[in-house]
Amino acid sequence: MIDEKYPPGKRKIIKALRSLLKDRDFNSVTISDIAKTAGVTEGLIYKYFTNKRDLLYKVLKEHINQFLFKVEKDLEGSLSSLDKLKAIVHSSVYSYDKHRVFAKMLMIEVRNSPDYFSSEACDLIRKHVKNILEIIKEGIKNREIKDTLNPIAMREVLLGAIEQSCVSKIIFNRKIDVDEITDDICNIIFNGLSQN
Amino acid sequence: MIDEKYPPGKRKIIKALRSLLKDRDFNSVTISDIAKTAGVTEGLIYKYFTNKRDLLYKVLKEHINQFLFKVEKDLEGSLSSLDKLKAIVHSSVYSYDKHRVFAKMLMIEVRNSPDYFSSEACDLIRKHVKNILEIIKEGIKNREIKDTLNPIAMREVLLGAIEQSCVSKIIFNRKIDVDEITDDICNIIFNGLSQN
DNA sequence: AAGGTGAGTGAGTTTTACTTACTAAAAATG
DNA sequence: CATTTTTAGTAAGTAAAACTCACTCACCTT
Repeated sequence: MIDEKYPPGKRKIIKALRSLLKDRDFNSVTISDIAKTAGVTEGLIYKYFTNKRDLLYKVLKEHINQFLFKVEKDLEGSLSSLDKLKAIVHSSVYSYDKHRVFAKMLMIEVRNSPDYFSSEACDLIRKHVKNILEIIKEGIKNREIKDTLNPIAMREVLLGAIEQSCVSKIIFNRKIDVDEITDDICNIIFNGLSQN
Repeated sequence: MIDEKYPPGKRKIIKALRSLLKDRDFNSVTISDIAKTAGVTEGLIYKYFTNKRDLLYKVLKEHINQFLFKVEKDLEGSLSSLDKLKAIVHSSVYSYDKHRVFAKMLMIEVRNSPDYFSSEACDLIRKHVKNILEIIKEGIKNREIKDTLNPIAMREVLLGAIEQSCVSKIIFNRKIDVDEITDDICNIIFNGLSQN
């Protein structure tokens, strides 16, 4: 989870932010809150993190690492490309449901600051997203997926569908039926909604 | 555009924020920046808007109003439900491309504050989103759209696809090919990406 | 034992969102 | 036409938040 080699203060800070984000949004959580919750001084936070957002991205990175590890494992059993895509949808929705703080960070806190896109957290996400594109291209090669469609567009539709299907449930703390959402998304995107 | 009955100070404030958001994110724009750009004092901003985010939502509301008006117009010609959905996709992508500040606000600035969801801007969006669901249900009734799929899930996939297809282009100021993106999204979602 | 290093402190400073008490002009009222 | 009220706007301030910096203390290393 949190790298063991971190000094106790750093660990406490990361843990504190994660816990505070459970019920509150990032902007409303103050450095002073984090320091108090962690039982350290504000100054120490700036020893380990260059600023408040940097702290957020470091915490996020921990989660993404775990997430990508799980996705990798979930993909092992799948043979067909469509099955692999479905496994990714399932892993993503499952992960958003299980780790709602992580979901909130990724879906609502992170985008609105340009420096996210040069963070390590973002690099990890880029790797993941690149991987999805590879699976789609592989599916086109082995004739599971139509070669008349733009692979990047397919990926965007898939990723957008996952996010949109979860975001309101995350924001309003509603239940997520992982299997149902996964089936819905995949049925729609794999087979289309047109009757004929 | 901006309601003519507004006093000049208010108009200048709204215009100032809109102009500042062209190159910067909302959090990095300060009240002082807005006041300076508008040529008014900070105090005046708080005469017309209860707080910084309220100002954002009011500016956003102006745009959404125009957007919904355009969507309504674009829907007039369409007969089939799928054509209507395609018209909505086109309108949305066109609007994001044409009004990038509006797109930024909707896609990246707005979500991360709980009070957005009780704003008038959000009410308008809800109306729009409800309307999309009605079109889908109508399509199911007239047998254009499969009745085996969850209508709400279809809507989420559609909305997610639109957003995801545009968001990176908005953030990184890249070109958007409205027709191409519209065709890609509709081809994928209407017909599915599975070969068989 | 001396010196260096990493963990942590606490008292600042600066910035920023927001408040409040005020003015001057225009509009409504009698 | 005089007076009250409303509207548009200002200027100076406050409180809280993010961030800085000079410092201490404990523990290695040689």
